[in-house]
Amino acid sequence: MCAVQLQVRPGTAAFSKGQERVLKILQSAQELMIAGGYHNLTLRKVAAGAGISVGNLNYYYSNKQDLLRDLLDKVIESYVWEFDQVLQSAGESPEDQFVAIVKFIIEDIGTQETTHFFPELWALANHDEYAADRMDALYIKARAVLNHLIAILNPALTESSREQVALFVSASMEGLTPFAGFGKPWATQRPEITNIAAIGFLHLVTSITNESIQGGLSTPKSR
Amino acid sequence: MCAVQLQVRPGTAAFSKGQERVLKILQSAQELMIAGGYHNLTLRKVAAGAGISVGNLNYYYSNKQDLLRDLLDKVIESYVWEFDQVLQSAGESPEDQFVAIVKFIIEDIGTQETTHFFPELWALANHDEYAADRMDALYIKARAVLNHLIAILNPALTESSREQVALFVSASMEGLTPFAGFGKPWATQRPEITNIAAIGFLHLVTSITNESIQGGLSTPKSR
DNA sequence: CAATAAATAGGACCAGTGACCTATTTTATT
DNA sequence: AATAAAATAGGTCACTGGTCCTATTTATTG
Repeated sequence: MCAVQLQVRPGTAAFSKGQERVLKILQSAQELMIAGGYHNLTLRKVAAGAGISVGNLNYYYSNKQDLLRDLLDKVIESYVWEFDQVLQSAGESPEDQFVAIVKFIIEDIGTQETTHFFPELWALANHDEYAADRMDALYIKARAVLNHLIAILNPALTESSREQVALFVSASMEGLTPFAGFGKPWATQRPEITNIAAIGFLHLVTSITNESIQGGLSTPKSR
Repeated sequence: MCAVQLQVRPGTAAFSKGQERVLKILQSAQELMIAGGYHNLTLRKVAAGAGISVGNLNYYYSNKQDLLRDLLDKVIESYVWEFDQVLQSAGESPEDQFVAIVKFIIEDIGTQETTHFFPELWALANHDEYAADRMDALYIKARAVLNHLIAILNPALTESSREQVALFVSASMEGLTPFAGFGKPWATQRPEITNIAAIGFLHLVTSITNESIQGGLSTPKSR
């Protein structure tokens, strides 16, 4: 659905049969990306995976860059959608909601899709402006949930400090991907690592002050 | 030095002029990787960057995989070397040493070399066994420093818990790379983020218990 | 049903790319 | 100086990849 909406470039179609095709194409591309990285993403393989010819693929995506961008859009949208879901559910206390989100994200890191796709995204973002933009948009959404809860858990924080804390929490969890993600050396200890993260983040979020964030780097106890 | 030592495959040389050449080749490869990712790393560009012909490059590296592996070895060795330096310096209290290391690592994340190279490494490690092995070896070294200090700061932790905490701390800092690294949206706020990390990690490391890591995920205060 | 648009396949083209080979020059060794 | 080894350039080759073109088939619509 979203993919077809995004496909509004001239010369491309977005109708009946085309909708399924675009979906199949993007799914094929995503599978290739997960299986072998962007390095492994060729139009011929994408076409083969989608069960169509290269010529036909070219009918939907006149160049590789367009396909890549639509792929990024599609995958990122799916994660944004997940975050929106998390934002609604919850229910309990802010603390419990916060911990629930931490657990949700670290659990998601354990899937092959996330473990393999995101490092590709981070690498792409270093050299592709569009990838960088989409990635930024995704994580802004991801941090929105955290920001909301941190504001409740620690009302004294300025907006700037709060966003810095949210960034730290979010980035920290993302950082677990190459270490405790799918098939990684620490994958089996993800439950314990999740506990460490939940405990650490919760204390940090509730106890940190604007002064210590700005301040001259002295430890909390020393001032 | 290290690069030439590693270059012991049959058919290749490691002598007088060859030493400089290998260095130049690897530097050229590293620059290309940083500038455009693995995607941008071609033998012709490497040769051009090193100021030699493709045929000559082939004399030193009979195939691209060997070159990539030597490149990974070289870069990773340089980081290992840095960690060893950090391990020696220090001097102050364990708390100060710990904070110093956190600052050192997050500062390093701000360099273009680190910001661009590591996401490539993480992506490569998803599909290349050798890259995964070398990456693992690197981070074991990086965590060794943290492990050592955590053992002092929190002697009650079991070895397993301590290593999990060290992994969390290390991975968290790495996770900042795509967000607060060189040229990234939060790069300007790296000092504040560093403070947040230092404060959060130090409290976590000194106060966490084996039970809360293993335990049923209850927050510290509730037990 | 005719006509128009959408969808598809097949292939051609051309710019790389990695790998390889050979001849030549430079450097080291005796 | 003579010889062997190392270092280097240049070219070739098979192949892959992105892009483009054309003809054909399949829907859609008036």
